[in-house]
Amino acid sequence: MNDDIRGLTAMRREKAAKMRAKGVDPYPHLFEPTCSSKELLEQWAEMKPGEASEAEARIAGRMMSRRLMGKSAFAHLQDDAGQIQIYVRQNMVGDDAYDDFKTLFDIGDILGVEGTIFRSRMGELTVEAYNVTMLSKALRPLPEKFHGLTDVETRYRQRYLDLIMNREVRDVMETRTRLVRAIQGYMDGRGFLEVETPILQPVYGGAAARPFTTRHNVLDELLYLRISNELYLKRLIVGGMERVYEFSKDFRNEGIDRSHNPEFTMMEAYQAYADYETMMELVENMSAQAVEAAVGSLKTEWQGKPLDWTPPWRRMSMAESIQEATGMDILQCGEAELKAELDQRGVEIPAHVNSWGLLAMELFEAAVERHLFQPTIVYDYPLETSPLAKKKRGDERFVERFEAFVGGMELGNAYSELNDPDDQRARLEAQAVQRERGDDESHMFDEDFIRALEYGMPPTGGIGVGIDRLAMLATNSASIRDVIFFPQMRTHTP
RNA sequence: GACCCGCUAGCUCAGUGGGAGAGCAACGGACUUUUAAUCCGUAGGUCCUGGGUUCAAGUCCCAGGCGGGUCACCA
Repeated sequence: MNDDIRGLTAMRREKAAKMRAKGVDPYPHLFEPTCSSKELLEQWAEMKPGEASEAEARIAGRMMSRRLMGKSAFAHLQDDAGQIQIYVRQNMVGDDAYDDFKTLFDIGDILGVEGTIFRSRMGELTVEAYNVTMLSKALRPLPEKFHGLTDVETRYRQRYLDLIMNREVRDVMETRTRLVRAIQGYMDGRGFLEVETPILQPVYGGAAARPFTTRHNVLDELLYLRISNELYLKRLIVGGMERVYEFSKDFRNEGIDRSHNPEFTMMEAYQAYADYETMMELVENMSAQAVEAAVGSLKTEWQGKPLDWTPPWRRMSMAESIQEATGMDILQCGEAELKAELDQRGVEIPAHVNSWGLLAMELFEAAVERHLFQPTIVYDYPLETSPLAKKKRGDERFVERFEAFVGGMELGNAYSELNDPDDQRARLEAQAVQRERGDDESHMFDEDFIRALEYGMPPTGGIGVGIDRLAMLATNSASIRDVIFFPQMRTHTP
C-alpha cells in the first residue's frame, strides 16, 4: 500500500543500490545450501558448549534477528525447517564484508552463509561465517521480533508475512496436508479411484445452496461454479466405475463465518453396491485413521474439551436425537406441535418450511446440532430434506441419510443414493415447486442426470466430508480461516 | 442483513476534552560468545475516512470503511 514506509523502504533500496555500485547483485541467481538448520542441529546435538569443529556447512535463510557487537555479530537465520544462529566476525570475513554485513544488510534479508560449526558458551549451536552472501534484499521491514504479527486482518491478507512470523500457521497447514494424504491412502486402499470432475457446470446440483455465476465468452453461455460434484460422480457410477472419490473445491454464495468460507474443500466418495450404513463405517474409520496419522492420536482437544475419535461413533436417529434434547417425540407430533415448539424456542420459520419434515429438520438444527460434541452419527432424515436420497426401508416419511457431527459442527453427509429415475424426477420437480415458493437454494432440474439414471445406477452409498472442518477439529482451530491459506476477504477500497 | 467490540509510528500497544507517547524495528556512536544483547544519542504520525458539538476532539456525537465476535442465513 505505502510505496515508502516512512523512509524505511527508501533506505533499504539505497542499500541495494550501494551493493550494485560495488558490483554485487542483491538478487543473485543461485545459492545451494548443503544442509538445513534442522539437519545441523540434529547432526551436532552432542557438541558441548564452547566446543568447535573444522566441519563446514553452507546454509541459507531469512535473517530474523541480529546482535551487533563492534567487531563481531550474532544473528538468526530462518529456513524451511527452523532457525539457526550464525556468528560473523570481522577478522574472519574481512573488513569490507563485515562492514557490508553491518551497514547494508537488514533483518528480513535472505542470506547465504558458509562457515564452520561451534557451540557458544551459552550452549547454542552456531555457524561461524567465513562468507556471507546477500541472496535477496528485503525492502520492507518485518514486524517486531517479540510480539510478532498478531493483527488478524493483516495475518489473513498478507499470509506470507504471517508464515514468516508465526511458525504455528505452517504447522496447522502441514497437519491439514497430512489429513488429506491419509484420506487418500485410506480410500486408495479400499479400491477407490481418485477422479476429477467439472468445476464449471451448466446446471448446478448436488446440494441446496446459492451458486456463483460466470460466463463462457465463446460459447456465450452462463456457467455456475460447482456447489457440489455429486451428480457428476454419480454419472461415473452409472458408467460402471464402482468406487470413486474426489477432493472437490466447492463454491457457495452464502455468508462467511467461523465455519463457512465461500470456497471450501469437500471430499465426496461413491461406492456401488453399498448403502448409508456402509458409509457410516467409512466415515468413522477414515476420519479416525486420518486424525491419527495427522496428529498422532485418536484423542484430540477441541476448544478446551477432549474429543475422542475412536470408532464406532455414537449413532442415533434424528427422532431419537430430538427426543433426547427436547423430550418431544416428533413421530407422534403434527405440524402444529412442531411449529409451537419452534415458536417457543424463538425460531423464525422461513416461508418455504411448510411441511412436517422441514419443520422437524428446523427443530433438529435449532435444538440438537450444536450440542453434538463427541463424534456422532445422526441418521434417517425427513423425506423433504433430501431430494437425492433413497426412501427409508419400512418408513417412507424418511430417507436413508445421515450426518456426522463433531464438536457441534456438521462434518459429513451421506445417503443411500436415490437410483430410481422416476422417483428422482418427481423429487426434483418438487424442488422446482419449492423454488417458485421462494426457496432460492432448492435444487435445479438436471435433465441429463435423470437420463443417466434411466440407464441404471447400481445401489450406491455416497458421502461428502468437509475437509476444512476436519482440519479445524484436528488442529483445534476455532476459525475456518486458520486452516485456509488465503481466506475470502472483502477487497480493500482505498 | 442486525447488534456488540476494535482501528494511534514499520510492528506490539498506552493515551483522564487542553502539550501525540513507550518498547521493539530504523538511523548515528561504543562494544569480538550474544540471544527480547547492553549503553549513549537521533529521527519517524492522514490518531481509518468524512461531517458535527465545543474556546479546544485521538478522546464526545452522527455517517461511512475495514476487521473480529454473536445472531440470522448456511447442502
